[in-house]
Amino acid sequence: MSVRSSLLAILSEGPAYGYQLRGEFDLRTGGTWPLNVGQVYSTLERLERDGLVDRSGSDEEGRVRYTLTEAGSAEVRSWLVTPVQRQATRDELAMKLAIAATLPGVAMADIIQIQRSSTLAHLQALTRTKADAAVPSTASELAWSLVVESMLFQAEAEVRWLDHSEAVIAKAVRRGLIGVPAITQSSTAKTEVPR
Amino acid sequence: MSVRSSLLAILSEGPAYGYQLRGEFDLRTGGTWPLNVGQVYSTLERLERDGLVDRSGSDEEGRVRYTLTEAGSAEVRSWLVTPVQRQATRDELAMKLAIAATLPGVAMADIIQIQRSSTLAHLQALTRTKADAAVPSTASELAWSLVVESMLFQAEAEVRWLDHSEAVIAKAVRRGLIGVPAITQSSTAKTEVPR
DNA sequence: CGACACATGTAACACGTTACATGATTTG
DNA sequence: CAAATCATGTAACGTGTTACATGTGTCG
Repeated sequence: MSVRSSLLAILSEGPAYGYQLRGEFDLRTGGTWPLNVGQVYSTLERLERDGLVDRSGSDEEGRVRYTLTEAGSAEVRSWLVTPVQRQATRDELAMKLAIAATLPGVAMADIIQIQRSSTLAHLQALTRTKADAAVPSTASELAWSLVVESMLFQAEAEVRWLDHSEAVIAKAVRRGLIGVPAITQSSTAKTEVPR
Repeated sequence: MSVRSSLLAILSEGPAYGYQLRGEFDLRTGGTWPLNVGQVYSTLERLERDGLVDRSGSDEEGRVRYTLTEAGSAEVRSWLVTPVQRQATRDELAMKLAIAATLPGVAMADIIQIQRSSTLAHLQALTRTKADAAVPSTASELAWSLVVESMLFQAEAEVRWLDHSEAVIAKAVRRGLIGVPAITQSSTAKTEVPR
């Protein structure tokens, strides 16, 4: 519900039209997660259905103006003071590694290596991006820098976790908890893994 | 697509029936993200629709048995060697803070404080959980410990980022980039923020 | 017997996301 | 004029998720 909530929050600054909301969203998040215009309109439709926004006619230029309702204002206030519960959200990477670790014939070291390369590349790109950025002089630039730094912190933690997992798994392999696939000519071809 | 991929991956160990898949999933992820049984069946339906699994009759006890197809096997192999692209995924918390930072009349310090309390509580719970856990003696227990540690690393990074953001924002406030809401009797009541 | 776990399934809905259609306006 | 941008919308689909119905077997 993050797009939905964000659009609602932007509307709390005052009425706006659909296309404008896309621009505001992209501006405030620095284009990190580009938003398809179509999504803005479908989201606005759902927000209207739920009584959180109203179509308050048109502005001077004939564009459809959306305004927060009282319920919408309340929702924004509630959103702002309610912490994001990350523990409830499924973590795609953690899930993948956990499942993979329980599968026989999976080269965990390789999987971790691949993921780390990808994450490190991302990390480098982020570092470059941050270095190129000037000191924020507007609220939007500040917001964008928060986003970039969030990704940096997260990517760093991810690499550390991968390193840690690699060691833990290596130890488990030594203790015979999980196996490593044999490296043979045929191991690159389709291999059936009977239970 | 993480549930879908995980179920598919579990099936790569051999045929299984719906209810069993739920159990396997919960076991391997340590019940961290409990899976509604209904979701297993709807996911299996979609996997069958996409030609990744087949209903291979019933097992000895009359339970519906699902088997991976060749395409399904290929999909699993592909999933395992493809890194998770986190940069493309929207980060709910980063988005929220970024949007909030651009809104006038928002007490960023309070929002960050609330989030940090929540994350720290989560962190404590995780630390306790980990301390209570024995050294993993099966692949499933190992997988679960990876999940817990992933959440630990992530929560720690989150707290560090929140601390960092707090400082950055405080500086921005001092530089007049963003404002702080006045603390008045009426500021708890509905306040209109004209643009 | 009644409660509970096992087992399968379906209907409905949520949000996110894309592709496409349509027209007005601006700009090289 | 042609292309691009602005602006609104819709139809369709994807996964995730829940609530519910239904039946079997088991155990106290």
